[in-house]
Amino acid sequence: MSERSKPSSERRKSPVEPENIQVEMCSIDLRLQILSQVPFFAGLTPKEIQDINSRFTEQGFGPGDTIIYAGDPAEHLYVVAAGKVKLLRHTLAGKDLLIDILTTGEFFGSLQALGDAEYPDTATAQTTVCTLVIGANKFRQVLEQYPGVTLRVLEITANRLKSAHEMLRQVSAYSVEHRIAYTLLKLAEKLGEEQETGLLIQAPLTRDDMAEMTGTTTETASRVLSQFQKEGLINSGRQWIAIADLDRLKEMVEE
Amino acid sequence: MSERSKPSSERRKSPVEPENIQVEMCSIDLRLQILSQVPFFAGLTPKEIQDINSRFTEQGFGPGDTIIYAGDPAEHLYVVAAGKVKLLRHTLAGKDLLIDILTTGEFFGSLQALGDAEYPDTATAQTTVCTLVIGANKFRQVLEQYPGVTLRVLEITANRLKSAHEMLRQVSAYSVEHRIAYTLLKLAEKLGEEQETGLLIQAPLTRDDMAEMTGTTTETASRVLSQFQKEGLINSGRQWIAIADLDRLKEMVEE
DNA sequence: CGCTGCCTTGATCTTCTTCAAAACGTGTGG
DNA sequence: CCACACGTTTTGAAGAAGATCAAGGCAGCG
Repeated sequence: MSERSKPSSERRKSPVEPENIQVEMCSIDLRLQILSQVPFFAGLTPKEIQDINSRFTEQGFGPGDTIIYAGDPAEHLYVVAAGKVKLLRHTLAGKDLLIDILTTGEFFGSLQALGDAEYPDTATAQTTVCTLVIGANKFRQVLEQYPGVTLRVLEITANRLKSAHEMLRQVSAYSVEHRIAYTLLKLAEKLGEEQETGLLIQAPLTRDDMAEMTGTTTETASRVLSQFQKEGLINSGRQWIAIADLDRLKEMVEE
Repeated sequence: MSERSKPSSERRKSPVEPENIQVEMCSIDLRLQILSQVPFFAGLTPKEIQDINSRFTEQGFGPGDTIIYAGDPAEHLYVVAAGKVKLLRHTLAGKDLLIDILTTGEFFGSLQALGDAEYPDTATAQTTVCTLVIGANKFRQVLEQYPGVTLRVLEITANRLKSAHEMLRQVSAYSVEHRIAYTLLKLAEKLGEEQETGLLIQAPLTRDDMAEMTGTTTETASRVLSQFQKEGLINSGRQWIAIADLDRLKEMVEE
């Protein structure tokens, strides 16, 4: 859809946009717009949104910054206003698990731990990121005041639960090849952007990230992706992947 | 805690209670008691519970019966009143994934699919089971009428999400041995009952079930459990497992 | 008493990990 | 603007973990 004027020469330069966000970009006018786009605030009146907005503060992060640490007291809920956030869970062996890549309008933080006192996951900024922050107690007040919001948060959480189960099924029953194909589709669905090189996943994505999302090693992920490239399923380079043959990839996953 | 008068001879007869429930057991008086024990109705007044109770109907199932099929239209929410329910997700290869074993007070069904039209999982009765059933729309009305209930349902769902992520981490980063140890601990925590033979998991549990919970094969699960038995970590027989050395098992998982 | 599931054990084979090393891309500082 | 350095990616070869195939044993039940 989005026409981008690039010559697309034979040089394999990363087509991923660097996300031109200044850290201080969460301007007041933008905040309202973003909050009204957040799935669980959609449907509220402008006045209500303004009310809710006033309870959030904002916070910016640079690429690589850690926003919350797993194990820290779960005191805040974050909404991604701009940029991409990696949500990951550590393992003892240092072999982390990349649970999700969050984008504008998605939340993370204290919610996963509603009944719990600590963040279960670590969140790091994958790009320059602007977040809206609210204290856990304040957010609870919002939920109590706007039952419709609670219901929508519940829906979202239920959906996340469903995809977690789906991923679980993938990891326990299917081959690495299958899982990578599946993960690519999911990523494309969420972050995909039509380009000359194919359906590009709009996020800096290393082989290591792919490995952590699919429960395998960097080397194996690299091998499989190289294979996919050879077969013409994808185009990829350093920190980017674009899907060249969506249909065939879907076939692989469904068979 | 619970003293049971059994000679515990050398015969390895299953110590798992057969759950003496008649299918028609959900008597009206019992229903109220059970509903008030359901985590997300706890805290309501008796009158409110009575109101909610009137919206549920009851339904019994025998061991092996399928209560809902994955893929069917998600029209009902079920609360387990008595018995054990297996929640599982199918894979194409026939290699199913056992997501959870639900016990009294837990729910399943249309909630996982709040935003969705179909049940994502299949639920089967592992024992004789008595359930309380409510239509998805009716339940939504309950949620709208009692915001506190919504909040509690959200908490529970958030917790389930957390354990799904935890399981995901297990499967992608640890060995089968580790995963089985972990799963045994989780099961014991939930269904454990002190007995002479150890901390018994109160549910008929086949090697196959264990395999499906840990993402491995029946044979491998059997091998690992035999190994555990040899090492004195567990006692087990046909369709039952009891934990003999809880501390050592915990060590294995934490190391 | 024999049948039907469940459980066990062994041998082989596949998949993936691990270890190692080299090539490549990208941004940096000279 | 070039060359270097660092992090990413690739590829190879050896090894381990677990899957698969196969067969036999055991318990409970009709």
